[in-house]
Amino acid sequence: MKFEAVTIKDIAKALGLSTSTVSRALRDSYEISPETKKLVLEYAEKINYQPNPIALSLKERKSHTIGVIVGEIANNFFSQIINGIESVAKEKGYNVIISQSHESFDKESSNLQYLTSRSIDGLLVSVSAETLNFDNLNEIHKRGMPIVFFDRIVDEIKTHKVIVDNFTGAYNATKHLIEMGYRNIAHLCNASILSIAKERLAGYLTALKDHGIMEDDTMIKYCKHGGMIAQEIEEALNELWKNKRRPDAIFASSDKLTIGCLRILKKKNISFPKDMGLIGFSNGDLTDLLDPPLSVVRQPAFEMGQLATQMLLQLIESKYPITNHETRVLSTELIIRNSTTIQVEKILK
Amino acid sequence: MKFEAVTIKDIAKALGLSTSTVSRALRDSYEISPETKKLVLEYAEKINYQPNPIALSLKERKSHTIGVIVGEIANNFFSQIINGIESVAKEKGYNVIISQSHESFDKESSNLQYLTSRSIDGLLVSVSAETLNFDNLNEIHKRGMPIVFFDRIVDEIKTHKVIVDNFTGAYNATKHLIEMGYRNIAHLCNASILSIAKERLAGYLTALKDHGIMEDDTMIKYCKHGGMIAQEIEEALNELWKNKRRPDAIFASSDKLTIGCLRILKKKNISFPKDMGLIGFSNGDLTDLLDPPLSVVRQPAFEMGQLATQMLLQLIESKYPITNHETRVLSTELIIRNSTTIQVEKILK
DNA sequence: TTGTATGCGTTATCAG
DNA sequence: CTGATAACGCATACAA
Repeated sequence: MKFEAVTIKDIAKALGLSTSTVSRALRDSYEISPETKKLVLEYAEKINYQPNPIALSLKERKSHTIGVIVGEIANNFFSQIINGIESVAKEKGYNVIISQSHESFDKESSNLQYLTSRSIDGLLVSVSAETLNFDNLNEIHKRGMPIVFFDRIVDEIKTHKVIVDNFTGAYNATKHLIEMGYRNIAHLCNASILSIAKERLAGYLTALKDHGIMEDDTMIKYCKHGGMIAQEIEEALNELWKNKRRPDAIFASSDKLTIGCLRILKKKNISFPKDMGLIGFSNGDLTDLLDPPLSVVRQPAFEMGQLATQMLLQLIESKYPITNHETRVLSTELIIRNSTTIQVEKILK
Repeated sequence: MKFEAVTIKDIAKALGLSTSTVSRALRDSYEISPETKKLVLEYAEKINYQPNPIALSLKERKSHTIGVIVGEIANNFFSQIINGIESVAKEKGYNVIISQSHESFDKESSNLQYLTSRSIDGLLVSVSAETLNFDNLNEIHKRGMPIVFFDRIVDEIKTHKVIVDNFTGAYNATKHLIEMGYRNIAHLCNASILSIAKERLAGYLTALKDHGIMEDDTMIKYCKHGGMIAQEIEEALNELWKNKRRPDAIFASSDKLTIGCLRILKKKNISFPKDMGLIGFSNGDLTDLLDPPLSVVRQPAFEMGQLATQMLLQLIESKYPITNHETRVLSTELIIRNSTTIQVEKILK
């Protein structure tokens, strides 16, 4: 026995009407007699009729489904974003298909292929750290697929985008370290091709400059896998330790990198903020319980997911092409957790 | 310009064939001449033909979509499960629609309603902490919808289930606390109606009994919202503090409850394990970095998602009704994190 | 081996 | 106001 749904046909047969009449009763308000309409609606209600969305999709050539490409579901930042995406999508009657790039360009490409083959109505994309080539994305965009980029955007493709104010977030994080007395602040960041990496780097550099601290390339380490491979963070830090100018603080510019840093510091028995200052972008939920608690830059992930989805649905549902492609910028939040001031002042000269 | 896909018709027209011939070339190997087949396949490849999954769904009366009901996406335990679900589903060509109950029975019911109306082929369910009434679930199960329960199962409904060995996990966690010297071990658990809560409670009680410690109802506190509402944990702990028999340790039986406990202890300035022993079920990723690190019971969430999905697809794809409804039990992992032994020995009499 | 016709569930169009 | 018919894209029973 298969799960069988009630169809319009069943109603028509039961009521001795034609399918078109039933359909009209269920949709229209005019062009149908009140009695018939009432009859149909009551019966439909009674047997719990649900229109078959697949048949509707075929007819309307709309799947009411949007595709999402993220790095990893099991990552606080992304799962919060997905939460936001789902909340808006569901409210508007859309389904969401999620796929993960795991920061690999190949996986991202095959996901793209998979999603477009599933006849989705639109696409939410945060590109992988490996993605240098945007031909695939560009092609499906040119073929008319609505796309909204979030977080890791692609400048070359003209469409709506949602990002956080990475520059200011990084600026304030760095500024905070400086105000705490650190002067040799290293920066651990994602693959330099990523938009977020560039913007955060710029914020970091500007903060240094504004406080009269010399920029120093040896203090900047790129993790091209975004910290997916734990080892790369350790190698980056090892290189930093070996610098002539040894860092006294680290600004880590993603969740994975921040947690990775914490792990390595622990492993090497380096305590922050006494031996080493630390601040990072993080949306995880235990940073405040560390001892000492870690100050972080928190991103409005849920809101980003919501906003990106709203923009995508606008693209999907608008009858006319949208010309003014907005880039919406959300504020980050610098969460300063103290109990550390005393130790830090020792470091101050 | 809308995103238009190539159809079998386009190929037929371009090649001067009928749609059925093209369809056969794309599916069958027999009943078609090798030349025609080659011609069609090459052309299809060239113009990047992708069969329309919606049309297929309508024809086969199969959506190739499974529904999932979890508590919250943005929860490490569930996001890891979803990761496992997605990995298997995608490999087998299925989509996944996720919906969240937020531990509310009403939301769960409306999600159930929504999912079944989306013509899904099967359902993966972890019931909410509020779900006392299984009529809805039972009804759609009886109507032939394949269902697999995971984690929070429903005994009354006969179908495949995947759980972890909650009893042993709780037993070992409690035993560990006992071995550390604690004798007044409180238990913070989910709504008592949940299968996982019952099993974990049983493990806890048996461990106490096996070590000659008297069972004591005042040491057991239920959080009926599963810790979704931070306040309920605080209230539970406050009641515990007021006990005549004051607890010297807590066994928290979920991720949320464990983290909630950590927060309250911190807030009250009670340090573990010196002032209060603590162990909990947790799949979060910073518990090892706390100072001191927290020992936890870790659940194989990813594997649970994979296994549940495999079982569901088996139900969906089997032609004959499956009679032996398995309940697969996965092992939990007790992760003991030391650096705490010294302090604890002080507590030992 | 290939083409024609039909149906999956629904709605839009046309005829009555 | 209502009923018959075609169409969305595909696969298949049947006819050729």
